[in-house]
Amino acid sequence: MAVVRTTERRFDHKAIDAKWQRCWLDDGSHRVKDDDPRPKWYELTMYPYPSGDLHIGHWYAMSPSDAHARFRRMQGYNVLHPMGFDAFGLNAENAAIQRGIHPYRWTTDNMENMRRQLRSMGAIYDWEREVVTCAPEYYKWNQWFFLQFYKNGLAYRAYAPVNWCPSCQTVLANEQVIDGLCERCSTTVTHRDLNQWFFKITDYAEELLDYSKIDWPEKINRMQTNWIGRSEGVEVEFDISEYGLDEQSITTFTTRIDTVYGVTFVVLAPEHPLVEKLTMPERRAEVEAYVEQARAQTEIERLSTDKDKTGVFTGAYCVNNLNDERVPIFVGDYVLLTYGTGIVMGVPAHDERDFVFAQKYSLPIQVVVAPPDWDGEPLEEAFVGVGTQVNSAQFDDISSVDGLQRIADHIERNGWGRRKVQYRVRDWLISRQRYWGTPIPIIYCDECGVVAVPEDELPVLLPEDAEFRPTGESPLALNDAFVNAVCPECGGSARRETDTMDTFVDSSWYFLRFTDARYEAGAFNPEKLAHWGAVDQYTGGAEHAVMHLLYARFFVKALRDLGILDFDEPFDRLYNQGVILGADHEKMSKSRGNVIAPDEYVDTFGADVVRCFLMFLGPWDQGGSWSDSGINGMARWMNRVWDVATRDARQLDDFPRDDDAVRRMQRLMHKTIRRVGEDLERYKFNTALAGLMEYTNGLNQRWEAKGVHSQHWAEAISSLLTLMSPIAPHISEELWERTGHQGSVHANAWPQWDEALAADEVFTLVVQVNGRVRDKMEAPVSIDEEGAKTAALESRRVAPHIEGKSVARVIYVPGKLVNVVAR
RNA sequence: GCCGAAGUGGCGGAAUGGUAGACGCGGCGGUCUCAAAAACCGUUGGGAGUUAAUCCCGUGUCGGUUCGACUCCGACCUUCGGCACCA
Repeated sequence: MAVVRTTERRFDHKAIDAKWQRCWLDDGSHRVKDDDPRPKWYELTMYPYPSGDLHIGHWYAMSPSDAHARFRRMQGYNVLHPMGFDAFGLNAENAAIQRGIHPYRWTTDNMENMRRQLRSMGAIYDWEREVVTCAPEYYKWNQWFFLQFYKNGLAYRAYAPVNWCPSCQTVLANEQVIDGLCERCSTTVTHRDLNQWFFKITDYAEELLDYSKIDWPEKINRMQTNWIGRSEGVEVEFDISEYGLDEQSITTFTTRIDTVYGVTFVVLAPEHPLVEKLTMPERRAEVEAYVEQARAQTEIERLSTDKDKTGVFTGAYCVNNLNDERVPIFVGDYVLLTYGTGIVMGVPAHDERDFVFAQKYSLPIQVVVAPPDWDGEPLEEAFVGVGTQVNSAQFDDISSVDGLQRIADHIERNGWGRRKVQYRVRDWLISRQRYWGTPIPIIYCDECGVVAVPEDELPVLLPEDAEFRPTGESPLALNDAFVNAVCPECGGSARRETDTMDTFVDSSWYFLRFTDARYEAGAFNPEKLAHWGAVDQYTGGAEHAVMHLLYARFFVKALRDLGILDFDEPFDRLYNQGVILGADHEKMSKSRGNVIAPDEYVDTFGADVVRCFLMFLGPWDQGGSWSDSGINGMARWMNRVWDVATRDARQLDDFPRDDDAVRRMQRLMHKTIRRVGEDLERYKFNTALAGLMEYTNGLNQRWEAKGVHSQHWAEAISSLLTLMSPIAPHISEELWERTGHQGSVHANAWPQWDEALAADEVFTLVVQVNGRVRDKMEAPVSIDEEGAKTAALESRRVAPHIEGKSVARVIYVPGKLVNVVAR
């Protein structure tokens, strides 16, 4: 640790942390009772991967949410604030492989260490409710949910081109491909064609766009909206009957049906099944070579927008039903099989990509939406704006905005196509060719086909003795004891599905499990879930916006529709904390050597200092950089609190009582109660701490000046300890005991503030001339407008600034200022 | 390219139309000490002025609204985050 000069502690923080953590464990004060009569409050922090040590980032995420949960508890709620481990998945598995340890061993050891570290934070986690997703008692219910989805058409198996990470040796969901790289290991993602299991999240695309029932950061809602990518358009058919195929036409999707008279070519995605049928014999060699080359490309190469638009002519043509024009059919890799119909109509005049493509292959560019002031000359670039329809038969001379609707009507009437809403989001690919996950409960039988594992045979256990290193095929496929199964339907020999589930399946419902983590008759206890319901307050990083947070919403909606639970959204309120950076303002990483290990700081300063320091860095949603020198300041404050609280208050009684001093101290106290409560309510931990520091400083000054007696002092100190108890639970508990109180400071109700006692008697009246401050004077709060204006105009500091001018107006803001407008 | 957020002292930040810089770090001066550390006290945006009174400048840039703008509006610059051949 790089602390040069460390503030000396006034007290033995190690002994105090240990004493109270032991005490709270023994007296069960963090055990949550389901039958508590107080209103419930379910406050959840995203559970960690057991990837090794508890990072300072975990502290940054967890200690403020613990403070908020404690605050809620003091406000009279029965608070559920649980913790667990997201124990399956690539993170733990890759780390285990690297070290040559079995993932089970690695994960178990890590969890043990992290439980110890989590306890050192002093959070109110009820460990009896701990959820560990790699336990068969947990993942059994992943399998059960899978079967419910499968039986209701929400889980299906399909042969499809999928994202493949060559390093992790597994497929990935779209959400896990970031800029063409693997979300976990940043390896360039490639393609494979595989039979995989999907969850039908697209069925919920429309409902997932509705955020009216949740109070989430606008940013996250926007990210989900972008990800879902809704667009309204038209599926329009082009005639290919001249080739005598089964298909009489090919269908394209467009959002710009107003440009349909400008189609001069049509492009198929290279993977499209019709490519084979529509390629003319003389073009076959060239087309096949192109398709082969397109498939070999990585996600990055394929999706690069800067890349040249390439394609190859199939030799075939199709007919635009609207104008009977025969246009060539191309294959081009800028068309994606997975969006729309995998075929696009090429309108070079009004689409930038089509324009580039048409230029490259010398295809005609037919203007059908005239730009304003268009001179009839060929376009220099695609015109994508709103204009006037031209060369569009009976639709000429109307606005393209109207053209959009009227041409769509025309197409629907003639049966050439239909309006269609398209979504960019694709179904959630949940298969993984990896060992460390939940086995998919499916059996393949030569006689009966795909057979679901009967529910009473769950869980399908993950064999511990399997080879776990990834080979590209699921490691479970090499384990004969696992693979060989009996078909539940015909009793014949069959093979098990050997892929495991994406870890995000686990985290899509773990919050349901906390309501009764040991329940055996189901994924959750319906009575307990009815009591606790959805999570009231969820906190976690924004990096999960289109992964975990989207999947969990889908899961809850699907379970609702299957009659398994009865609410619409998993997390009513969401707060995204920021990212904690290293001292160099860079993201912490082992390679940079800027990783902060919280244990050392907890050892040196105690849990409360680390908690408070992280909360004091700045607004919680903005993150911040760790600073060694800053933490000394927090330790100093704790020392001052210790000093101020442990003084012998009877000394004060030797001095005369000053009623004004008593009132001033009470005023500060009530103002602080108001301020700290409001700040904690809004997650403004930094300003709550500033308020507590000011209060401490004020009390110190009061002690020096005397005038208050021991009973006033005791009241002020207990309010200080109560107000700081959610954020600094150990020291406040210790001082609560030392100041002679019975019971726990954490059992206190959140203090009420008294408006009358918090009210000022005097205020600083600011006097401005033309908006510039020229004087400040103390005025009673009872001063009236006339009095304030008179005082301002009579100020000797104001006089020189209005000399020789006439006073045009005098503005009075009660309790604040007077502004003299002089011309 | 599109969408979004943010730019305030040496540093983290506070103030959401009304005293810019709360609170803290760091710095400077002092007390204590043989000395240092720690602790405590004072001071600390920049400039002019005798260290005073006082004045000027100052919240990314340029404009606007207003008696008054860090705050509202318009344009721009920079940084960060997200999305990106989605037809």
